[in-house]
Amino acid sequence: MTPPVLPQDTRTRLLESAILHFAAKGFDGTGIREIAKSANANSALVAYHFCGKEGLYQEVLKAIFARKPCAVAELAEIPPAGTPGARKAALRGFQDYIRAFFQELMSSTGSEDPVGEAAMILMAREMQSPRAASVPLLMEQIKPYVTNLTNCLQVLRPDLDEEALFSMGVSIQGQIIHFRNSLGIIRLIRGNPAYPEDIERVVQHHIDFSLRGLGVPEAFPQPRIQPCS
Amino acid sequence: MTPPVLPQDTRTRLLESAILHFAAKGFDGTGIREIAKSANANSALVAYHFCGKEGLYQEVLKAIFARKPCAVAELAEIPPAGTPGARKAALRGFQDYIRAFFQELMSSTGSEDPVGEAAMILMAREMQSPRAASVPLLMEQIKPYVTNLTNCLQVLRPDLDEEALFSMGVSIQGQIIHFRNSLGIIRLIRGNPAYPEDIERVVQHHIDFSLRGLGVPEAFPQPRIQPCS
DNA sequence: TTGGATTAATCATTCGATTGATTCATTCGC
DNA sequence: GCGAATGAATCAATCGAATGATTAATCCAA
Repeated sequence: MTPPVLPQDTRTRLLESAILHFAAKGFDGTGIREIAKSANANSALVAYHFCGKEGLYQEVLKAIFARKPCAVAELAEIPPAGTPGARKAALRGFQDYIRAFFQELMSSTGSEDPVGEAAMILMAREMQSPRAASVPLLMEQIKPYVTNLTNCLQVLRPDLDEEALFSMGVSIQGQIIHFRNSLGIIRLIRGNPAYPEDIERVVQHHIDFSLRGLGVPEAFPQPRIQPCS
Repeated sequence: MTPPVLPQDTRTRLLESAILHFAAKGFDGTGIREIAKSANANSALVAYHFCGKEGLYQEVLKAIFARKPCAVAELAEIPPAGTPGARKAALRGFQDYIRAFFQELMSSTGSEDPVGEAAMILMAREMQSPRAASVPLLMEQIKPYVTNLTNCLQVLRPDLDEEALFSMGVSIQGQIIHFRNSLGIIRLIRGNPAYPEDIERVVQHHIDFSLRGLGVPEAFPQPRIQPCS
């Protein structure tokens, strides 16, 4: 709980300590004295630097977003539907998207970066039941993911209406997010605290599952095709 | 927050009030006075009936599980692989499973049963970051779902190894659970607080998406319309 | 009358916030 | 160039409110 927090200015130390504690015990379960102690700082500095506990929490969320500029937003643009080669580009873009999104969620898992790990836990909880003050921040952060994925889906399944496409997107994102959020219980079920040992295999599973689920014909050539007449 | 809690004995009133408050503000964010007040009871009765706040919380979890015996466990048995007709039965069982699981998660959404709705929220949070004392309880509850789904998957994809089947199961469950857990944010993104207006359509989407993602040949043709079933 | 159920009152802690004093580097007056 | 003044940063101490728990008295049906 109290890794040797050596460097940095007090404000940053408070922020990182807050990430760890908020992730471990939630907003209400964490006291500012607790946070300050781990940061080798005085609890009054929470009010001084962040205008109180709630302000600190909001700054924590902003810091988490700032720490890792979303990898997905930097993927190649998808040519608009109808453009020659658009479909092949979208197929490639879709695979890149899932891989990037998955690795972004899993990046700090099992690594030697406890703050990054805690940040992900904190984010997951905030998405599920957001503090009222942080809803706008969350929405703004989610947006690039939604639009990027939607762009791919529109090209890959131009026949679907808007609501069907939306459901596809939710399912695709959902399986990945759930995998990350429930990793704790999943490991208990598997009886293997180190699961997944082979991350690349899991990534490939999510890509395959999503492409097939989406109904992309290119992904169909599968073992034993037999029309059901 | 305080619907007219008229009937029942004090113990039950405390339990239901606790479900509402714990779901709304979490364990640490909720005070026993708050709970007792909504239940028209004295806060000291929490210690008397439940041996304190933590005891009340554990009883709340048990009460939630007891309230709704899992619908999925009561589905028809799947004949073992190899048995004639096993595949068709598994296909049907799989569809029934997803429908039952989805409706179980969504049963209290938008209904006039705020306690059931709160129970679902509370469960979701507990699954994601379980209180240490409740891990055994959760594992026991999850078990029938895992085994039931696994049985179907083994018959439908006998060519896959154990880890691949497990990934399939996690993805299938995950999309549904995520849909339920993130319904709040999903509605914000959609800009429609009443989403989904047509639940049956969403159920059908999850069935189709899962069958295709799983790679069941019967679900392949006509990715644009309904599965041939 | 007995015993479980319920009550108001109080317990010691802990909470987030605030205060006023102190430290220290920078800047300004001269 | 040097002492005084400035203002941000940090500190120990304390505030009132709220926490979970406990107690002793009271209520009431059996």
